[in-house]
Amino acid sequence: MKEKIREIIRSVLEKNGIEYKNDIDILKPAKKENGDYSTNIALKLTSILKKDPMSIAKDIATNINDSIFLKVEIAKPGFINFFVDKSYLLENINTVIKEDKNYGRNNIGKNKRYNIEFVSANPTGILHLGNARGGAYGDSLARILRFSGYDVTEEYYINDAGNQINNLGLSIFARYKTICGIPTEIPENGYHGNEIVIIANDLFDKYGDTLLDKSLEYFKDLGTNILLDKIKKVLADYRIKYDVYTSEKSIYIKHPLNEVIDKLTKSGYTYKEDDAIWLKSSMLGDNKDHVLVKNDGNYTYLVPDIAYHIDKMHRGYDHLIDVFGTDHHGYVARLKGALKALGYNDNILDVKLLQLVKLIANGEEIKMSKRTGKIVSLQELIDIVGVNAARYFFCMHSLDTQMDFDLDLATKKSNENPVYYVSYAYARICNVLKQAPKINPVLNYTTINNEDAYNVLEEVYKFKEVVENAAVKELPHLITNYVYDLAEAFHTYYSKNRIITDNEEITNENLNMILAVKITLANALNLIGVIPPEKM
RNA sequence: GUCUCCAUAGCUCAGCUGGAUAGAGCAUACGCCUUCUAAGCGUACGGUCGAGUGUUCGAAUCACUCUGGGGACACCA
Repeated sequence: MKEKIREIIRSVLEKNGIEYKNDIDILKPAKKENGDYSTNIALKLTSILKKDPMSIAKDIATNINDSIFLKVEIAKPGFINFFVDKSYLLENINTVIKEDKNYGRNNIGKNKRYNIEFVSANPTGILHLGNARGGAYGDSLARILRFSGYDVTEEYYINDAGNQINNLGLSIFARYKTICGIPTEIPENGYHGNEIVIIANDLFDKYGDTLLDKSLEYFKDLGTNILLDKIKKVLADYRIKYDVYTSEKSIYIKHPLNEVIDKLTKSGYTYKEDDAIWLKSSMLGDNKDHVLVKNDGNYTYLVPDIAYHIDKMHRGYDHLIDVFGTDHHGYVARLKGALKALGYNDNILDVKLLQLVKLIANGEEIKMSKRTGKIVSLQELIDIVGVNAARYFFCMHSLDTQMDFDLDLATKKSNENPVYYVSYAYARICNVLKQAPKINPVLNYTTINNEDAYNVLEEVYKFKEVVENAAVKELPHLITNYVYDLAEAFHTYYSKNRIITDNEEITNENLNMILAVKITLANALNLIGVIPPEKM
């Protein structure tokens, strides 16, 4: 509809010899009395035409003559307001029903290849609320982009090499020894989580103390595998299904780190100092230089990450998205700088930084620490509030808000949690449809004519535009906002109107309408990984 | 000190191509179930959009400065 109005205005402008190169804004007025749609084109043209906006608006408005408009008005300071024939909203009901699960699908992505890497937590513990937020964002974004015609790969990067895995192995070994009767301290930078204790206990139950002579490698591999499996299982419960798991070890084979260093050196962006090799990242957009190879000959974490991103670059994506915690923000300039130095287009890489989640219980902040094992896990969250509430809650907020997660509120399962509000709309529809007679197709809607119904249908109609917007801006929370608006419009309609009446024709049209709402709700919720209940 | 995110109702937050009288939930006070689910609907209360300057016909939105808060600034990952 917006596009149609835009076209009409453009042709009026052309006819009158007015040149306007920018896009014509078609707005949705907040107030009903200002029409269904409006445009500020007259205001925009004041500086070009050197006339007052009201008279420009009048000139344009009088030249508009199209049957879709019931009325065209001008309003100060220079808006042109359109009142449109609502029949397109009614026709849309049939479109929704026909397209069903595909209603809202679009193709603005044109099959462009996107890679979204998210969560990628080290397999040294369990997933925490920060991962939960990143997971909800990454997976929802992937769903939205797929629905918009992008070719999306969801990827998890497994840091299964390096120091942290060493510490994991040592931590498990220490726990195991202690259980075997040899009290052993957890090493510095070791892991204290309960899951480590469980692993050690299981080992003792199965093998007694026969593993005491096993190598550190054994405990490293064992721990990594067990924890990674746990992580995968929780993520599956969280309705996240990855297309690709890439292990850091496999990257070493494909892109030997010494070759990465060689290439960087050849590009002229490294130097030696104090027996270490440095990256001249300060010349590549970062504020200081960083060490690549330590004076003991080991690589810093940056090097495998560069290798990993080289690998993704070589896989031919049009766009790479990394979802990181905001605590890694300093790292972005370094990584991009290194890629630039190696001749890659670093603009392909877009790093989304999510603000950390602050956990509140009993009105106080709980400090979380993975190292000391004091964290609230994604698994616990799911156990307490369920996947729907968890995903909905995280998808409500944009990534840049420093979100508070109030555990008491989440455990209440009350209507303070908006997911219930939306679910309830869906359950109400299912309930009515269940009691309804057969739904017959309607060729021409004639009985739906009240304001509440049109408000609902406006929201249903808006869905496609919302999806496109969320995809282009890469903002899943736009879907969450939308789905709430749709539910709200439906609840208002429902409370004031009867759907099943003693008039067969009216009932049938109403049923078609709420079926369209049901489909739209389900499709929208699916984009953020929420499965609405048929019954509440 | 440098980088970065944030500041909107008592609380949690929307408001993202700059538009008309800034929105929602919770909280508070009322009203609505003999009719398809009251986990709902409606009314009221609640705001110098952190402060200032600028750009504009028009700024919560854009730019700059300041104030306050979170986070990051390792030869850890």
